[in-house]
Amino acid sequence: MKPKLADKSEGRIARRQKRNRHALIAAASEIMSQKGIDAATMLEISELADVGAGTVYNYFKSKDDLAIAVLEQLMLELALRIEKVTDTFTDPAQVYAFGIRTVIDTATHDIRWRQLLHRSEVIANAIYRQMGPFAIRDMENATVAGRFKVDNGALTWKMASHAIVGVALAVTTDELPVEVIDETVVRLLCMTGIGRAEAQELAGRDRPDLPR
Amino acid sequence: MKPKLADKSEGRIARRQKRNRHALIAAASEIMSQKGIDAATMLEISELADVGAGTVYNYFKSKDDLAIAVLEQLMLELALRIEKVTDTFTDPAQVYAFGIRTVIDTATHDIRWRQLLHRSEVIANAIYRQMGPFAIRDMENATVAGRFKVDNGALTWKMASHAIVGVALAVTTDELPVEVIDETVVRLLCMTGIGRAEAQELAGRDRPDLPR
DNA sequence: TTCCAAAAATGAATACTCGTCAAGTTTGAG
DNA sequence: CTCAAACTTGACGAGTATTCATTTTTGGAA
Repeated sequence: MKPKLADKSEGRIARRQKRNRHALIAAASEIMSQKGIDAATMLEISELADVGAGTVYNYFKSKDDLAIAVLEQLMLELALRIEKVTDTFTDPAQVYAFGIRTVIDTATHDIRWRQLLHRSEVIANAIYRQMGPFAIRDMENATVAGRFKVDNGALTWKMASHAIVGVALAVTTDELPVEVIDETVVRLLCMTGIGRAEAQELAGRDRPDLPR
Repeated sequence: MKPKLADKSEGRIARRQKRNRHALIAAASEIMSQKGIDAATMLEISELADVGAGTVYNYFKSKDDLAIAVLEQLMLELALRIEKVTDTFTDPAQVYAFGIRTVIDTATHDIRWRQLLHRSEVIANAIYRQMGPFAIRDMENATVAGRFKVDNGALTWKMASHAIVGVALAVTTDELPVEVIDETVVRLLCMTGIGRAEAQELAGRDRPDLPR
């Protein structure tokens, strides 16, 4: 007599739940990317995912919760794509530099991200949490190698992620020109304790293309 | 025969408008500081300000517009208080350092700010716009004096303001301990191109109290 | 196979919201 | 005093996220 729940490791329920959860994230991603987080309604999303309006709340506590899940998925995908390129780099500082450069470029160019940029704190948090493990590891590696001087990787990444969102928002609203992205990378590198001259050299290096 | 509007310089209308506008900002400030921007309703605010619900929209285009006005007022007040202290400083770099330190401290300690932090992009923008003229001027002064190396003050301040809000948010939600504030100041100073050692020295100096 | 309690899905109803608007009121120049 | 322009008002429209009583599905037990 099983107490409450059947074994989740391979039941049919578990599979359907996974399907629904995925369908909901996919639908929300689709609609939110098109109209922005606020303009997307829960009804639209539930209809596109082909579930009842109330069902959404069996999977996500609130609309914000759903938006967070959507964003975290996008971030993780990007983090993994970056990882694929940078694991051939020899200079650990360059790994970090390439990472932040790519995030800023994506945030400003990818239509899906641009639509989601309002709600800064949500997107910055998603960047912080999903890409943090990679970014912090890279900063620590570079510090051990004597390139950076970072004591608190989590804090530095927290600051960087919010700064990135701020710049991306300013660029997409034409408040600042696209050209500032180069300088943004330099400034973020300066934040790691590397000197300004070295930061400029690092930011100026050739960058390989991202896969996919 | 005046075309549309009577002379605003001293009419009774103008006075009533000023009264209403101020009452609305004060009421919104009161309620938003207590419950946060989103939880505050326009009806509550209009009732506390003792005007009709529709009247709010004669003064502010939207709820966000009102929130921005509230925040900008808070920011400007703080900027002026900082200005009063720092105009006795001789080192221009120290003026900037004192400014950012004070903003972070206020954002994390003042209850009113803490409640408003959840709309990052709104508050970061208010900091950017209201304190920008001062901050950018200070950075330029410090650059001319050879202390900082800042080419684009607007960009650097944009990054700093968003990073500050991010850290303040993390601290108030206990995601990061209060102690990180010291390191945050150091990192923001690093961003100006000053070396890390100098940044630490600068951040470690004694700070006078703020007036009022 | 049949049965059934518990889990999950449903969507209409709830409880609110922001912002609009037609109608009434105040203003001050002529 | 007159009157048109400017301002105020609060009921209302259009639409929202979330809840919850009901129905459907599930998977082990008999």
